[in-house]
Amino acid sequence: MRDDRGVRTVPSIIHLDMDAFFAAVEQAAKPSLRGKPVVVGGLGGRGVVSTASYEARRFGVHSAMPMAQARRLCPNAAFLSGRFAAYRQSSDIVMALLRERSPLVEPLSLDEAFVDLEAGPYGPALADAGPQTGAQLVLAVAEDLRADILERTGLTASVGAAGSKLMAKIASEQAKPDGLVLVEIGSERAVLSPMPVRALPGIGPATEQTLRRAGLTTVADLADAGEGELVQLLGRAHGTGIHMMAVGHDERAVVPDRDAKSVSVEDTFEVDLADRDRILHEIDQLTARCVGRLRAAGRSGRTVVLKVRRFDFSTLTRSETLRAPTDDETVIAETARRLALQVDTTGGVRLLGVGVSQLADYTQEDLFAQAAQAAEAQTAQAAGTGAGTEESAEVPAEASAGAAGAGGADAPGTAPGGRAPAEPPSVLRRWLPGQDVHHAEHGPGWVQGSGVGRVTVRFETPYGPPGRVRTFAVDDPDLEPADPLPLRRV
DNA sequence: TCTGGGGTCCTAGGACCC
DNA sequence: TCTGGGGTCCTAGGACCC
Repeated sequence: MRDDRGVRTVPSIIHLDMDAFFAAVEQAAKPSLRGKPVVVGGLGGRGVVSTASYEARRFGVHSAMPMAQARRLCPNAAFLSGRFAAYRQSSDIVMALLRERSPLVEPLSLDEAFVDLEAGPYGPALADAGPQTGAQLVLAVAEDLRADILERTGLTASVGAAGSKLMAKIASEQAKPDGLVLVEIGSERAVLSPMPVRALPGIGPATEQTLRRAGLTTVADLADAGEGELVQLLGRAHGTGIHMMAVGHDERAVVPDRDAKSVSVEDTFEVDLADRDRILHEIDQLTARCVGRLRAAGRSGRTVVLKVRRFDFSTLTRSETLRAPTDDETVIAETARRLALQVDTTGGVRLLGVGVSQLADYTQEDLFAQAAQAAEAQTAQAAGTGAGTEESAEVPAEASAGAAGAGGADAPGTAPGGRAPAEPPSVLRRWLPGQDVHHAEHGPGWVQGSGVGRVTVRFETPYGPPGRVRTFAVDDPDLEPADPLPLRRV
């Protein structure tokens, strides 16, 4: 199934993309929302739309739109905050179905993945097939896959099949929603040529503008322009990459199991932060969450990054690279705090973020690395390095970690993700629209809304008809948060 | 009621080293 | 004595993607 230049002769790469994924999961889980506009995203004053159902898109609502604007466009939609545990459940099922077709699955996000069918059970048959029958086989496999996904999750997926990642991705976009498109080997240029430059992944608003100023608006224009001009306009890497894509050349392999290269956590505040101490406190909180995820992944990091978005939306980062990787909350918090002192926060801070990069595989128990770090710190101290002295004081001070950050140093094994554990229940009772709940008498349901001491719950499950609404006091002891139900009975 | 959160990759300048 | 030149690391920012 490769020609003598190593190019595929069968469109055996598929790109799968779930349709309006988050919103579709909500509709599958909540029968009363099926066929209705649903908007998932941040519900606060500064939230944006994460996903809009196709019903909501008809009103002009789309991803990344400010939630306030979405409410104006489509006031009757259901506005829900996300339920990531539920999305992961469905995603896991979908990814498992993909892996039945080939071990070579490259997830791009919860709802998107490439699959190389050549490497799977259909590989031999595809290898024996000519271009025509090969394409037929790929279509059959893809339709079977979509049917399986629908049966097992109740969700629709769109699939593109082609001889390269680029064309498979473009094909799945054309297939949306709930469709399948195959780009025949050899027809790549014809498919690409009339498309606007924005159709190519990697061309966003800025690049589009640059190209437009040079008179380049279609992919055919890019191909005709030639590599030289594109490098001139866009720089070495981007220019050559875009040119390769424009002429339909893409031999990138499907690669599974990419290790994360950074871990970060950020928060936008409802009201800008002005107080120095408050800012430092938030940095401690963010650090605790970041470290929680770092440790959960069994990693440590060497570079600490602080991100600050100011009142005027100007965004800057400050980073510091340590002498050795760490997952020590105190060290990371101290570093982030030190970085915070370098930025002018007068006027207010809209967003803070704490991240770690230059990741290494090592865990808290890696005493050798800790010892090495401490020794190096001492050397630095002896050499009179300012930053070194500060850290060397922290590294061995394991016991101080618990005392350091408020909410920091969560007891291991409490809440996943390192959330603050021990708040009184009355304070934790913040009911979010969309959230799964269970009532002692009425059973499973979800929060439709809350306010003025009351919470409204709709009692329904993915398996039954639309349910009835009831209202309770927010601190009703019979009402509890619940885990998401599977979309299909198990 | 203007603009999330979690990532990836690239560029460019300065430090530092050989 | 007078601008070499390349490689690598660090830092900051920007574009892009989902």
